[in-house]
Amino acid sequence: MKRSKWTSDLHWVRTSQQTRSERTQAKLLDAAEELFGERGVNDTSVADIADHAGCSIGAVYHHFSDKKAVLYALFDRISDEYEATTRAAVDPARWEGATIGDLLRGYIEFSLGSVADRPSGRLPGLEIARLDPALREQYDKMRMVNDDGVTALILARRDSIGHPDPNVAVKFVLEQLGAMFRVRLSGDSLPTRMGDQTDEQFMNEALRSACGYLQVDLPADL
Amino acid sequence: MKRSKWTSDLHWVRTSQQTRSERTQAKLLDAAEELFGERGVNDTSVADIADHAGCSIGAVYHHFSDKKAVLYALFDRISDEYEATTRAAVDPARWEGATIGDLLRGYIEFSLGSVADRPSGRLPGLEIARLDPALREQYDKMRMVNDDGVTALILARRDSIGHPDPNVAVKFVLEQLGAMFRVRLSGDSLPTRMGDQTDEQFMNEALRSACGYLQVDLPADL
DNA sequence: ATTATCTATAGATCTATAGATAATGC
DNA sequence: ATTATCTATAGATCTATAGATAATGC
Repeated sequence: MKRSKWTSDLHWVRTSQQTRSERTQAKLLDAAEELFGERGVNDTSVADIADHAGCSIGAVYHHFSDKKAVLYALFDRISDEYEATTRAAVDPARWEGATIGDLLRGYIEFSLGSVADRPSGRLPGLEIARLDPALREQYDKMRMVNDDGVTALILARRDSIGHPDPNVAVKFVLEQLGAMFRVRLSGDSLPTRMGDQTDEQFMNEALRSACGYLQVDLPADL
Repeated sequence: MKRSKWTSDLHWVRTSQQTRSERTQAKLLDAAEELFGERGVNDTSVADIADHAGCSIGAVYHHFSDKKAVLYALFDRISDEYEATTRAAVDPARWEGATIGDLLRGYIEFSLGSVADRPSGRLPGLEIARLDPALREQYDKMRMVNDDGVTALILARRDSIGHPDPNVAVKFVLEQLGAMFRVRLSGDSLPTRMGDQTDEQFMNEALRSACGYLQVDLPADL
């Protein structure tokens, strides 16, 4: 900055180096997340990230050893946020008295909602995970914390399942829902199909499908 | 070639320029398809394609105006092959006397089979389609030829559907199956989940799921 | 005489570094 | 005195072209 902020801005307050540094780092990760989501990792240059975050290329390399380190840091941030929301959601105490239909509805709403807040069309977390086996493993583990939790909750109510093999069925239905969410959220769904359904219609049909397959009762209001 | 083939290979026969040219072009598209499938479009250089096809960079630019033209040509080739198999599969005459369960099984087997022959893990067709709105539209139209055909076949048997809204249900179930195929075939399915199922188990559960949702009878042998 | 191919390279990007400048820390 | 940031640029890739060479066509 050529001109001191004292003369140009009466509201100026001193910010500690630590704060300044953290803010820049966060802005860089925000920029990376948005751009990776829009164009993908490979079509986003370090210069793009710096521009979008409002700082220089040099700043990027002050905070991160190289481009890959940006990916890793972003991945960790996404993972942490995801894990925090997830752990709360699969707490058995929350779901006392719930039917399998209730559980599935909760799972569907949670899955669609948690990613819908994110700014990015494509899912940077998954794309980054693809680049490195170690990240891939971490990503899978993270997803399993959630899915194992839901699986346990559902299987605790296995008596109400009509499908001949509840273990296989629960695994399959979660994978099926996961596939649909990914397609729906990643924005490469097709125009004349799922795309013209509202989220509510989509959730209802997904729920109907899951209940029909497991052969359990639909929640009362459907 | 420095040394004439006449001295080195007794089996040599003259190949016309046209044949030679077509072969090189085909080899280039083969190489592109394989590499795009493995590493994605952006991580494949023109030099990679040339190497993998066993010719030079110059040859690539003799056949194609630029890298994008390679993508377009490959996309057209994939489209043509796909359309040819598809049209035959949805001919109503083939399916006389079939139940909805039979139709769904046929659809599932066809979808998994037709892509399984392809050399590529990820699906180059979809990836290329993403890069250009015009291709995107063509891709969607192509998929619709198939899905509209199956939809018509199923709706002709709508009386046996238990789901309250057959139109919505058929659309949804095809989209659902499509999402699962994509995830399963694209190789980013998760290790401990769908990945450990055989194709046969997967097809059975997919069929069960689709029939359960539509509320139609399962095929007799399931 | 035309077409297919190759070799070599110019020009455009993109990553990452070196060295200068401006802020905070004590 | 240390940390955060910026500017400028070296070095690596990658796309695409120009010009030479080796086949086929007639």
